[in-house]
Amino acid sequence: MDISRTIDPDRPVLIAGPTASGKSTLALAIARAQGGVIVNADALQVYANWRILSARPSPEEEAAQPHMLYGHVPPVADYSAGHWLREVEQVLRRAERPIIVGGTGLYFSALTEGLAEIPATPLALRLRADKLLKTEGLDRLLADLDGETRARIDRANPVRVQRAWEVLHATGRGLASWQETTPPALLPLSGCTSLLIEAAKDWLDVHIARRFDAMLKAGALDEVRANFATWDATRPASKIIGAQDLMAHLRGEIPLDQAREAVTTATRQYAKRQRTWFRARMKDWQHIAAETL
RNA sequence: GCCCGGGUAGCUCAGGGGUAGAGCAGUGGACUGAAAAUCCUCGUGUCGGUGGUUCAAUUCCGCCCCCGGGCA
Repeated sequence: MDISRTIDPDRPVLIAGPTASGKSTLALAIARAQGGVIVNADALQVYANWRILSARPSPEEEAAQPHMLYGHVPPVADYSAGHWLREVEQVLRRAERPIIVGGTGLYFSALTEGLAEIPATPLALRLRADKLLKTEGLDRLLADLDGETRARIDRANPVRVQRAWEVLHATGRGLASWQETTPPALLPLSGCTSLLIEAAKDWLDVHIARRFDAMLKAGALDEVRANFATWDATRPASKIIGAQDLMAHLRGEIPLDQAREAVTTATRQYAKRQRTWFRARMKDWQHIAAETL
Protein backbone atom coordinates (compact mmCIF):
# COMPACT_ATOMS: atom_id res chain seq x y z
CA MET A 1 0.00 0.00 0.00
CA ASP A 2 2.92 2.34 -0.63
CA ILE A 3 1.05 3.80 -3.54
CA SER A 4 0.45 6.96 -1.55
CA ARG A 5 4.12 7.84 -1.98
CA THR A 6 3.52 8.39 -5.66
CA ILE A 7 0.46 10.53 -5.10
CA ASP A 8 0.63 14.30 -5.05
CA PRO A 9 -0.76 15.23 -1.62
CA ASP A 10 -2.23 18.48 -2.91
CA ARG A 11 -4.25 17.22 -5.82
CA PRO A 12 -7.73 15.79 -5.57
CA VAL A 13 -7.79 12.00 -5.82
CA LEU A 14 -10.38 9.99 -7.71
CA ILE A 15 -10.71 6.28 -7.01
CA ALA A 16 -13.00 4.13 -9.10
CA GLY A 17 -13.23 0.38 -9.42
CA PRO A 18 -15.65 -2.52 -9.41
CA THR A 19 -17.54 -3.49 -6.32
CA ALA A 20 -15.51 -5.43 -3.73
CA SER A 21 -12.19 -4.43 -5.26
CA GLY A 22 -10.85 -2.57 -2.24
CA LYS A 23 -11.59 1.04 -3.12
CA SER A 24 -12.63 2.20 0.34
CA THR A 25 -9.57 0.64 1.95
CA LEU A 26 -7.29 2.39 -0.52
CA ALA A 27 -9.03 5.71 0.09
CA LEU A 28 -8.63 5.30 3.82
CA ALA A 29 -4.95 4.44 3.45
CA ILE A 30 -4.30 7.53 1.37
CA ALA A 31 -6.20 9.71 3.81
CA ARG A 32 -4.24 8.30 6.72
CA ALA A 33 -0.93 8.84 4.99
CA GLN A 34 -1.57 12.23 3.50
CA GLY A 35 -4.76 13.62 4.95
CA GLY A 36 -7.81 14.70 3.02
CA VAL A 37 -11.52 14.21 3.16
CA ILE A 38 -12.99 11.01 1.75
CA VAL A 39 -15.99 11.71 -0.46
CA ASN A 40 -18.44 9.04 -1.51
CA ALA A 41 -19.11 8.50 -5.21
CA ASP A 42 -21.36 5.52 -4.87
CA ALA A 43 -25.05 5.85 -5.65
CA LEU A 44 -26.19 3.45 -2.93
CA GLN A 45 -23.80 4.35 -0.13
CA VAL A 46 -25.52 7.70 0.21
CA TYR A 47 -28.56 6.05 1.77
CA ALA A 48 -28.88 6.01 5.52
CA ASN A 49 -30.56 2.63 5.75
CA TRP A 50 -28.08 0.38 3.97
CA ARG A 51 -24.71 0.59 5.67
CA ILE A 52 -24.00 -3.11 5.53
CA LEU A 53 -25.54 -4.06 2.19
CA SER A 54 -23.97 -1.10 0.42
CA ALA A 55 -20.57 -2.00 1.90
CA ARG A 56 -20.20 1.43 3.38
CA PRO A 57 -17.20 2.04 5.64
CA SER A 58 -17.81 1.03 9.26
CA PRO A 59 -18.59 3.66 11.91
CA GLU A 60 -15.02 3.24 13.17
CA GLU A 61 -13.58 3.85 9.73
CA GLU A 62 -15.83 6.81 9.15
CA ALA A 63 -14.68 8.24 12.47
CA ALA A 64 -11.01 7.63 11.78
CA GLN A 65 -10.85 10.06 8.86
CA PRO A 66 -13.32 12.66 7.65
CA HIS A 67 -15.96 11.08 5.38
CA MET A 68 -18.61 12.96 3.44
CA LEU A 69 -21.75 12.07 1.49
CA TYR A 70 -22.09 8.71 3.17
CA GLY A 71 -25.45 7.60 4.51
CA HIS A 72 -26.75 11.15 4.58
CA VAL A 73 -29.82 10.58 2.40
CA PRO A 74 -33.08 9.11 3.76
CA PRO A 75 -34.35 6.23 1.63
CA VAL A 76 -37.52 8.11 0.74
CA ALA A 77 -35.66 11.11 -0.67
CA ASP A 78 -35.28 11.97 -4.30
CA TYR A 79 -31.68 11.53 -5.27
CA SER A 80 -29.73 11.38 -8.48
CA ALA A 81 -26.44 12.16 -10.16
CA GLY A 82 -27.45 15.81 -10.18
CA HIS A 83 -28.04 15.93 -6.44
CA TRP A 84 -24.72 14.24 -5.90
CA LEU A 85 -22.84 16.63 -8.16
CA ARG A 86 -24.29 19.67 -6.39
CA GLU A 87 -23.24 18.22 -3.06
CA VAL A 88 -19.76 17.51 -4.32
CA GLU A 89 -19.55 21.09 -5.53
CA GLN A 90 -20.08 22.23 -1.94
CA VAL A 91 -17.49 19.79 -0.66
CA LEU A 92 -14.92 21.02 -3.16
CA ARG A 93 -15.25 24.52 -1.77
CA ARG A 94 -13.68 23.35 1.46
CA ALA A 95 -9.99 23.55 2.05
CA GLU A 96 -9.19 19.87 2.44
CA ARG A 97 -8.01 17.82 -0.45
CA PRO A 98 -10.84 15.50 -1.54
CA ILE A 99 -10.41 11.77 -2.08
CA ILE A 100 -13.46 10.86 -4.10
CA VAL A 101 -14.14 7.14 -4.11
CA GLY A 102 -16.92 4.98 -5.44
CA GLY A 103 -18.20 2.62 -8.07
CA THR A 104 -20.77 4.69 -9.88
CA GLY A 105 -19.32 5.47 -13.29
CA LEU A 106 -22.01 8.00 -14.12
CA TYR A 107 -21.09 10.08 -11.10
CA PHE A 108 -17.45 10.26 -12.10
CA SER A 109 -18.35 11.14 -15.66
CA ALA A 110 -20.63 13.88 -14.43
CA LEU A 111 -17.83 15.17 -12.24
CA THR A 112 -14.97 15.07 -14.74
CA GLU A 113 -16.85 15.58 -18.00
CA GLY A 114 -19.81 17.68 -16.94
CA LEU A 115 -23.55 17.21 -16.60
CA ALA A 116 -26.30 19.16 -18.34
CA GLU A 117 -28.03 21.58 -15.99
CA ILE A 118 -31.58 20.36 -16.31
CA PRO A 119 -34.22 21.29 -13.72
CA ALA A 120 -35.54 18.37 -11.72
CA THR A 121 -38.62 16.56 -12.96
CA PRO A 122 -41.64 17.45 -10.81
CA LEU A 123 -43.04 14.39 -9.08
CA ALA A 124 -46.45 14.79 -10.70
CA LEU A 125 -44.87 14.67 -14.13
CA ARG A 126 -42.87 11.58 -13.23
CA LEU A 127 -46.08 9.87 -12.16
CA ARG A 128 -47.79 10.94 -15.37
CA ALA A 129 -44.94 9.47 -17.37
CA ASP A 130 -45.06 6.24 -15.37
CA LYS A 131 -48.74 5.92 -16.13
CA LEU A 132 -48.39 6.80 -19.79
CA LEU A 133 -45.65 4.26 -20.26
CA LYS A 134 -47.74 1.60 -18.59
CA THR A 135 -50.99 2.29 -20.39
CA GLU A 136 -49.87 3.40 -23.84
CA GLY A 137 -46.38 2.03 -24.08
CA LEU A 138 -42.95 3.12 -25.15
CA ASP A 139 -43.98 4.19 -28.64
CA ARG A 140 -46.32 6.78 -27.23
CA LEU A 141 -43.53 8.42 -25.24
CA LEU A 142 -41.20 8.18 -28.22
CA ALA A 143 -43.73 9.84 -30.49
CA ASP A 144 -43.79 12.89 -28.23
CA LEU A 145 -40.05 13.47 -28.37
CA ASP A 146 -38.22 15.95 -30.53
CA GLY A 147 -36.37 14.36 -33.43
CA GLU A 148 -32.92 15.32 -32.26
CA THR A 149 -33.41 13.64 -28.91
CA ARG A 150 -35.10 10.62 -30.43
CA ALA A 151 -32.09 10.11 -32.65
CA ARG A 152 -29.67 10.28 -29.76
CA ILE A 153 -31.18 8.08 -27.08
CA ASP A 154 -31.57 4.31 -26.79
CA ARG A 155 -35.13 3.95 -28.01
CA ALA A 156 -35.45 0.39 -26.71
CA ASN A 157 -34.67 1.48 -23.17
CA PRO A 158 -37.82 2.57 -21.34
CA VAL A 159 -35.95 4.39 -18.61
CA ARG A 160 -33.99 6.48 -21.11
CA VAL A 161 -37.08 7.24 -23.17
CA GLN A 162 -39.04 8.24 -20.11
CA ARG A 163 -36.23 10.47 -18.94
CA ALA A 164 -36.19 12.27 -22.30
CA TRP A 165 -39.97 12.60 -22.24
CA GLU A 166 -39.92 14.06 -18.73
CA VAL A 167 -37.24 16.59 -19.61
CA LEU A 168 -39.13 17.77 -22.66
CA HIS A 169 -42.41 18.10 -20.80
CA ALA A 170 -40.92 19.69 -17.71
CA THR A 171 -38.80 22.26 -19.53
CA GLY A 172 -40.28 22.60 -22.99
CA ARG A 173 -36.84 21.85 -24.35
CA GLY A 174 -35.46 18.61 -25.72
CA LEU A 175 -32.92 16.54 -23.81
CA ALA A 176 -30.49 16.66 -26.72
CA SER A 177 -30.59 20.44 -26.68
CA TRP A 178 -29.90 20.52 -22.96
CA GLN A 179 -27.02 18.14 -23.33
CA GLU A 180 -25.48 20.21 -26.08
CA THR A 181 -25.14 23.10 -23.67
CA THR A 182 -23.57 21.07 -20.89
CA PRO A 183 -21.42 23.35 -18.72
CA PRO A 184 -17.72 22.64 -18.19
CA ALA A 185 -16.78 19.88 -15.79
CA LEU A 186 -16.52 20.64 -12.11
CA LEU A 187 -13.32 18.69 -11.73
CA PRO A 188 -11.59 17.88 -15.02
CA LEU A 189 -9.53 14.75 -15.02
CA SER A 190 -6.37 16.68 -15.83
CA GLY A 191 -6.42 18.30 -12.42
CA CYS A 192 -6.72 15.06 -10.46
CA THR A 193 -4.88 11.93 -9.57
CA SER A 194 -7.29 9.38 -11.00
CA LEU A 195 -6.94 5.77 -9.95
CA LEU A 196 -8.89 2.93 -11.47
CA ILE A 197 -8.71 -0.35 -9.62
CA GLU A 198 -8.82 -3.32 -11.92
CA ALA A 199 -9.50 -6.84 -10.73
CA ALA A 200 -9.25 -10.11 -12.59
CA LYS A 201 -12.65 -11.69 -12.88
CA ASP A 202 -11.81 -14.82 -10.92
CA TRP A 203 -10.21 -12.81 -8.16
CA LEU A 204 -13.20 -10.52 -7.92
CA ASP A 205 -15.73 -13.37 -7.92
CA VAL A 206 -14.04 -14.84 -4.87
CA HIS A 207 -14.01 -11.51 -3.12
CA ILE A 208 -17.64 -10.85 -3.93
CA ALA A 209 -18.67 -14.14 -2.36
CA ARG A 210 -16.47 -13.55 0.68
CA ARG A 211 -17.78 -10.07 1.15
CA PHE A 212 -21.37 -11.27 1.09
CA ASP A 213 -20.60 -13.77 3.83
CA ALA A 214 -18.96 -10.99 5.79
CA MET A 215 -22.08 -8.89 5.33
CA LEU A 216 -24.20 -11.69 6.77
CA LYS A 217 -21.87 -11.94 9.76
CA ALA A 218 -22.03 -8.18 10.18
CA GLY A 219 -25.81 -8.31 10.47
CA ALA A 220 -27.12 -7.91 6.94
CA LEU A 221 -30.26 -9.85 7.83
CA ASP A 222 -30.99 -7.51 10.72
CA GLU A 223 -30.49 -4.56 8.45
CA VAL A 224 -32.96 -5.95 5.96
CA ARG A 225 -35.39 -6.79 8.74
CA ALA A 226 -35.18 -3.20 9.96
CA ASN A 227 -36.33 -2.07 6.53
CA PHE A 228 -39.31 -4.38 6.39
CA ALA A 229 -41.92 -1.95 7.65
CA THR A 230 -41.07 0.91 5.34
CA TRP A 231 -40.13 -1.16 2.31
CA ASP A 232 -41.13 0.25 -1.07
CA ALA A 233 -39.72 -1.67 -4.00
CA THR A 234 -40.08 1.24 -6.41
CA ARG A 235 -37.63 3.51 -4.62
CA PRO A 236 -34.09 3.78 -5.96
CA ALA A 237 -32.71 2.89 -2.54
CA SER A 238 -34.63 -0.38 -2.69
CA LYS A 239 -32.73 -1.39 -5.80
CA ILE A 240 -29.69 -2.22 -3.74
CA ILE A 241 -28.37 -5.65 -4.50
CA GLY A 242 -29.29 -8.10 -1.77
CA ALA A 243 -32.34 -6.47 -0.23
CA GLN A 244 -34.90 -8.17 -2.43
CA ASP A 245 -33.41 -11.65 -2.02
CA LEU A 246 -32.76 -11.43 1.69
CA MET A 247 -36.31 -10.22 2.21
CA ALA A 248 -37.56 -13.24 0.31
CA HIS A 249 -35.50 -15.39 2.64
CA LEU A 250 -36.80 -13.62 5.75
CA ARG A 251 -40.34 -14.18 4.51
CA GLY A 252 -39.50 -17.86 4.29
CA GLU A 253 -39.79 -18.03 0.53
CA ILE A 254 -36.25 -19.18 -0.23
CA PRO A 255 -33.47 -20.80 1.80
CA LEU A 256 -30.46 -18.71 2.69
CA ASP A 257 -28.07 -20.43 0.33
CA GLN A 258 -30.40 -19.70 -2.54
CA ALA A 259 -30.50 -16.06 -1.53
CA ARG A 260 -26.73 -16.09 -1.32
CA GLU A 261 -26.51 -17.49 -4.82
CA ALA A 262 -28.86 -14.86 -6.16
CA VAL A 263 -27.11 -12.00 -4.42
CA THR A 264 -23.58 -12.97 -5.46
CA THR A 265 -24.76 -13.54 -9.03
CA ALA A 266 -26.37 -10.11 -9.14
CA THR A 267 -23.20 -8.60 -7.71
CA ARG A 268 -21.05 -10.29 -10.35
CA GLN A 269 -23.36 -8.95 -13.04
CA TYR A 270 -23.08 -5.49 -11.56
CA ALA A 271 -19.29 -5.71 -11.53
CA LYS A 272 -19.36 -6.70 -15.19
CA ARG A 273 -21.38 -3.61 -16.06
CA GLN A 274 -18.97 -1.49 -14.09
CA ARG A 275 -16.04 -2.97 -15.97
CA THR A 276 -17.71 -2.17 -19.28
CA TRP A 277 -18.19 1.43 -18.23
CA PHE A 278 -14.64 1.78 -16.91
CA ARG A 279 -13.09 0.22 -20.01
CA ALA A 280 -14.94 2.59 -22.27
CA ARG A 281 -14.87 5.76 -20.22
CA MET A 282 -11.83 5.65 -17.97
CA LYS A 283 -9.08 4.82 -20.41
CA ASP A 284 -6.97 7.73 -19.22
CA TRP A 285 -7.08 6.82 -15.56
CA GLN A 286 -4.11 5.28 -13.84
CA HIS A 287 -4.84 1.56 -13.65
CA ILE A 288 -4.00 -0.35 -10.49
CA ALA A 289 -4.33 -4.09 -10.02
CA ALA A 290 -6.54 -4.93 -7.05
CA GLU A 291 -4.34 -7.90 -6.26
CA THR A 292 -1.42 -5.59 -5.48
CA LEU A 293 -3.23 -3.49 -2.91
C1' G B 1 -36.78 -58.10 -9.44
C1' C B 2 -41.09 -55.88 -11.91
C1' C B 3 -43.92 -51.43 -13.56
C1' C B 4 -44.06 -46.29 -14.78
C1' G B 5 -41.42 -41.47 -15.77
C1' G B 6 -36.82 -39.36 -17.06
C1' G B 7 -31.66 -39.04 -19.15
C1' U B 8 -31.05 -32.94 -24.86
C1' A B 9 -26.33 -26.35 -23.86
C1' G B 10 -22.91 -24.88 -17.32
C1' C B 11 -28.30 -25.29 -14.83
C1' U B 12 -33.87 -26.05 -15.51
C1' C B 13 -36.33 -27.96 -19.37
C1' A B 14 -39.14 -27.88 -24.58
C1' G B 15 -38.95 -30.52 -29.09
C1' G B 16 -39.01 -34.24 -32.65
C1' G B 17 -37.33 -39.50 -38.90
C1' G B 18 -33.90 -34.94 -42.68
C1' U B 19 -27.82 -33.89 -37.13
C1' A B 20 -31.99 -29.08 -32.22
C1' G B 21 -34.32 -24.57 -29.11
C1' A B 22 -36.12 -21.47 -24.81
C1' G B 23 -35.40 -19.42 -19.86
C1' C B 24 -31.51 -18.77 -16.41
C1' A B 25 -26.17 -18.48 -16.02
C1' G B 26 -22.12 -16.67 -19.04
C1' U B 27 -19.94 -13.13 -23.04
C1' G B 28 -19.30 -8.46 -25.53
C1' G B 29 -21.55 -3.70 -25.74
C1' A B 30 -24.60 0.98 -24.69
C1' C B 31 -25.68 4.51 -21.06
C1' U B 32 -25.37 13.30 -19.50
C1' G B 33 -30.01 13.21 -13.16
C1' A B 34 -33.88 6.24 -10.95
C1' A B 35 -27.02 4.17 -12.81
C1' A B 36 -26.10 -1.49 -7.38
C1' A B 37 -30.86 1.26 -12.41
C1' U B 38 -32.16 0.29 -17.47
C1' C B 39 -31.31 -1.53 -22.38
C1' C B 40 -28.92 -4.21 -26.76
C1' U B 41 -25.88 -8.45 -28.83
C1' C B 42 -24.07 -13.53 -28.86
C1' G B 43 -26.89 -20.45 -28.59
C1' U B 44 -22.66 -27.00 -31.90
C1' G B 45 -24.31 -29.48 -27.78
C1' U B 46 -20.81 -37.16 -28.45
C1' C B 47 -29.69 -35.02 -27.88
C1' G B 48 -26.91 -41.52 -21.70
C1' G B 49 -24.35 -46.05 -24.26
C1' U B 50 -24.71 -49.73 -27.87
C1' G B 51 -26.94 -52.70 -31.69
C1' G B 52 -31.01 -52.66 -35.30
C1' U B 53 -34.93 -50.67 -38.84
C1' U B 54 -34.42 -46.77 -42.60
C1' C B 55 -31.85 -43.45 -48.25
C1' A B 56 -31.53 -40.86 -43.39
C1' A B 57 -32.09 -41.80 -36.11
C1' U B 58 -31.09 -37.38 -31.34
C1' U B 59 -36.28 -38.80 -32.82
C1' C B 60 -38.79 -45.61 -34.06
C1' C B 61 -37.38 -50.75 -31.96
C1' G B 62 -34.09 -54.10 -28.80
C1' C B 63 -30.53 -54.52 -25.05
C1' C B 64 -27.48 -52.12 -21.36
C1' C B 65 -26.20 -48.08 -17.83
C1' C B 66 -27.72 -44.01 -14.61
C1' C B 67 -31.59 -40.89 -11.86
C1' G B 68 -36.68 -40.28 -9.76
C1' G B 69 -41.31 -42.64 -8.17
C1' G B 70 -44.35 -46.93 -7.37
C1' C B 71 -45.11 -52.30 -6.52
C1' A B 72 -42.99 -56.51 -4.47
